[in-house]
Amino acid sequence: MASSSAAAAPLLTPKPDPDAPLPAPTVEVTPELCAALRRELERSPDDLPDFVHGLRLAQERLDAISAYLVSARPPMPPLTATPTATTPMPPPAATPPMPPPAATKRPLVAPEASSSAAAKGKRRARGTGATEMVRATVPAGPDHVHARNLVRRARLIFEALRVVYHRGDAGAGEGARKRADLSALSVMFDRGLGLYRDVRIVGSIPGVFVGDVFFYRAELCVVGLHNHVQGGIGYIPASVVSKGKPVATSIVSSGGYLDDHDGGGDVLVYTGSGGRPRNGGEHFADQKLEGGNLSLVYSCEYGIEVRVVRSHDCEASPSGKAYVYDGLYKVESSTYGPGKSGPDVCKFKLVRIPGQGELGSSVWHAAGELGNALASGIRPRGYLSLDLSKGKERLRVPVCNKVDQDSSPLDFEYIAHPDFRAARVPRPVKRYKACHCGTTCGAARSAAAACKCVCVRKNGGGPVYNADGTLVRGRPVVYECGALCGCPAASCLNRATQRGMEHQLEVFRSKETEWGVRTLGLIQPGAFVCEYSGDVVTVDDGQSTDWGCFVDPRKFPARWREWGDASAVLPDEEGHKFPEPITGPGYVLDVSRRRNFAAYISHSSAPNVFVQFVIRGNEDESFPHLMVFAMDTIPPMRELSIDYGIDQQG
DNA sequence: GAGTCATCAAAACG
DNA sequence: CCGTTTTGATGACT
Repeated sequence: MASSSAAAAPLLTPKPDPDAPLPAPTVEVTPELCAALRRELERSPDDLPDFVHGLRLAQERLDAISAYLVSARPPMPPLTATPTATTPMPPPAATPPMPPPAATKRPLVAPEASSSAAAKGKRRARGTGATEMVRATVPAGPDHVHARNLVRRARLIFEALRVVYHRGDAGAGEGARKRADLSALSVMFDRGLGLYRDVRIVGSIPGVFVGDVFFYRAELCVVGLHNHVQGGIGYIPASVVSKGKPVATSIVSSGGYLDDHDGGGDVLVYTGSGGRPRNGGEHFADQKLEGGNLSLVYSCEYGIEVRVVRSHDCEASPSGKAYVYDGLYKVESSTYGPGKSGPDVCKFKLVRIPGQGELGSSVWHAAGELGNALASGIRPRGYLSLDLSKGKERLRVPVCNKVDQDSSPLDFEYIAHPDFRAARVPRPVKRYKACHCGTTCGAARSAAAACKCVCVRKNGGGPVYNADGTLVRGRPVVYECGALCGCPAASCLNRATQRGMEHQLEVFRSKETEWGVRTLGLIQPGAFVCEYSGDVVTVDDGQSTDWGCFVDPRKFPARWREWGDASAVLPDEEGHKFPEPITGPGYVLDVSRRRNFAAYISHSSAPNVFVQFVIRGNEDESFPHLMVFAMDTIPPMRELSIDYGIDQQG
């Protein structure tokens, strides 16, 4: 304090200035730290405690590595001298008036208050209260893959729980009329399975991509995209933000307000909440500048980005609605005045931040039109063929190239299914026990009354497929009913892959992956997509193949484990009593001359489809079908990707 | 901290 | 099959 040398070195005097901005509570991100955390995460395989543990660790890591407090956020000029210019919303005489020209004074919190906030960030939140407002940078590389897996598993567990609760209330009259989606959400939160729950993320959610589709509002809550099951505006309350003002994090646009204007594009006019009767209807009172409405005003002022989710009607969705994540928007302006039905409303103009992935909602619509055009035989520009398979698949497979002149997919011979006849030795008909079910095998009456079909039972545990044909869970191998079975092929549930493809797909030229396969419609998780085809080549155990000419079933990693495993929250429904895994398939597919479109599916270590081995009836177990199933909800126009197991270059 | 309240859901009802 | 009612959970706030 009695430093007399101050005159000589003014720059070095660290005079504590109470008004100075706080130093950012940064954490140095070293490669060692990342590696250590990753090791920690990978050490835990699939069972419950480890999964929970993994989630917790991921959240902690999120805190430590890639998040920083908004209070210390440098890039945006926090409060400029002209705040009113961008926010022409006249302060209503009522409650909290518009932020007055606060620019004159930086409303930063006192040092000690914020250092305690930083300390709070270190400690894990206990209960629900202690949350911290953070922005997460989208992780790269393995972290990115890991985040995606977390999101997938959370959604998977949610859906599994929802189905269980749904079935539960349909059966017994006990807890009738329960909202299965909300029950599932509640259970997940209780178990600590909700993602990013104790950090309030502003901006992108790790592991959630633009264009991702959700079926329930509760599902948005589970992955941390939005935090209300009904409310349209998600925000961080003033008490948690160091500036003492609420800020919005996400909105859901359902087009339910008269004053909304949403062309599904880059600009969106969103109406605030309040002043309306419970279930829609016209406004009867002025909206107030509070809660979510106020938070959007501050988001506008601070230039904080807001996640936008749009709601669409969707037949394929169990709820009839689909919620599409459309990326980050900025609140450009806000107005307050009489709405179309009379009383005053808040209106917010949101503009999409450029440079994000293709817009989910607009692509959604475009894909529908494209599908219709193709279905009616119109050949849009850039399409080399309307049906690569020339009628051999159940649906047409168009080929699209808007990138260059390459037309190589048209050159090979198309076979929809591999021809195993020459190679494999079916088990003798006499010794094979076929089923003689009169009707549908694998119909899931309830958990108690399992199906008695011998084919279904061979799979160990409940039915393999749901009533809609989606795979209940991945297995080392699936035994379907076959040619010798007595069940009607048309209605038997245990033949889901035998009816051919059910989703409109196309082969397309892409700048990143050369040729790829993408879907034109929505694909439900667990849905059957297609089969790999080519010339069957028998191989011995150790024999290796070059990737490129062959599809090698032995190389596919056991991604099936990741699909349908809800043992983390559900009493294991006879799971783990899988039949003995078949000894590695004894063949590879030579796709150099003959193949089907599946050969164009790209490789990824964060795939959205996976291979499930399938044996039908008395087929030779060394020659399973390579069936492709969806492991995510795949939105329209998204490329399919699969893990071919070619990453381990050593 | 328990209780109140509002909320661009979803299912059931009529 | 619609509009309406009921059920329902959450976070924010008191």
